[in-house]
Amino acid sequence: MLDPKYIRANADAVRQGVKNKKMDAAAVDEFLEADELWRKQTTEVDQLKALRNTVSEEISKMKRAGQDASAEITRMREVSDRIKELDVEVKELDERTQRALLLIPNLPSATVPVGDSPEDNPVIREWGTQKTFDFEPVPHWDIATNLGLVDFERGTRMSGSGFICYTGMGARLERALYSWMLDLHTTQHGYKELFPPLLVNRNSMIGTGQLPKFEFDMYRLPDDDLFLIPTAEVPVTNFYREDILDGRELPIRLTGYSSCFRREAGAAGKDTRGLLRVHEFHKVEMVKFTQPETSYAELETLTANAEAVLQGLGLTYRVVVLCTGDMSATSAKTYDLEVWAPGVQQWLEVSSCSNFEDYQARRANIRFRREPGAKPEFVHTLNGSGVALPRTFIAVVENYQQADGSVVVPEVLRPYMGGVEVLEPQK
RNA sequence: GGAGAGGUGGCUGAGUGGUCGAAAGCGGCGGUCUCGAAAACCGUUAUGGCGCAAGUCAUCCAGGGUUCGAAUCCCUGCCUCUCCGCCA
Repeated sequence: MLDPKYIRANADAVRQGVKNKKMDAAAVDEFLEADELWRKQTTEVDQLKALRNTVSEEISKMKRAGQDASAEITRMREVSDRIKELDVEVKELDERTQRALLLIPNLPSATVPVGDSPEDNPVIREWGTQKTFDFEPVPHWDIATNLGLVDFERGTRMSGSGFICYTGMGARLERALYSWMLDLHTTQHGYKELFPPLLVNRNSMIGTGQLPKFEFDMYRLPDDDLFLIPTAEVPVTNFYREDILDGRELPIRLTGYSSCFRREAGAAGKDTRGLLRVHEFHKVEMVKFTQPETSYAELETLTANAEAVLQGLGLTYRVVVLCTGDMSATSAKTYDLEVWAPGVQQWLEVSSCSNFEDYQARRANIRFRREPGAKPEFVHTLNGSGVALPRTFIAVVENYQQADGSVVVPEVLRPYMGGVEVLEPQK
């Protein structure tokens, strides 16, 4: 969430930022209205409580001195009744402001280009060249089926459309990809590995910003009020929820592999064929907790860490910066990594690297002290995919396909594939 | 799932319904001493809200209740631990 003091003092700037994100600014006005009432009522009830505290102390003294305090007690009974009434109003107003506060999105960083849609996202760099073939490259669904890497029909039979069953060397390739990625981040990029729960509670979802707005985008278990995580960002960021970190230990870098669950309601149809968009997929995620001054520098290295995955696999990709209209509610600045897939002839998003500044830290109450004994301040949180698997799987098989239908295994993965160098068609 | 115990500040751990925002110890910070350090000694050390400020309010897991007054009493929930059962 945003700093309430900042919203009070900069209402117009906040409204403009929300509008630039193509989101509804109604919550800003709702907050301002409820907040003003809340402050008024709070002041009144605080004064009554101060009176009650001093008189209660007097009553205590009188009783110990053996004096009659019944007049004061009668008087305080009325005061307490009034406090009770006001407390109810104050609590309702407090809930109103909190609800509104949770619905106000993060503001875009000043360096983010204003725009309406993905077409307005500037490409800021490209790595590698789009591979040329002396045959017609085929899409991954044909390759995967021909090589026995994925059984699309049986995945659907088990769970429905959008659920994937990897088979044989396909399953092994999937495992090789995330194992290699985790090893890269932990041994080369300084991340500590976490293997988090895939089910999280409501407070975790509020902490990273999926709730309260996006409850129905997620798979949930209402009997237990638990949610299947849409990304490891949720549990890994919430690792430090309610904590006060030692500023001398920042930045903290965590990485984790997890399954990710997304309902993608209404997305069926185009762009969902094969592995392009699925309900359950695997992803390696990177999360950073930093001091405010360094978060944008850390965003650059985070993005570079994600790029290192694609470079290691020899995949052509480009980096775009999301314009204001294409950003998530929680992010202040986001880079997307898009990998080239020659079979489907598309740039596929495989990573989103974001700086949330203190927006998530306020929600999740993650703070740090610069020095021992110093006042706690909010950290900045960042995260990025490093990277998402299904589309990376697509890019690998489509880029490394050969005329005979086989697929060359990228060198870095071979140690994880039992030394296999080429995936051959099944007999 | 059954039975029991318990949730207090960075940690450990006291706390008769009324100077308790909370003893004590550890840890941290500052100082004395020392060439320096250790030890010892002295001091200091929760978080948040409102307010220009003085100040004031809230917080002893969470939410209700009793009371003039709740860390303390009652109810509910959550969590942790021990034992039993079940189980990958």
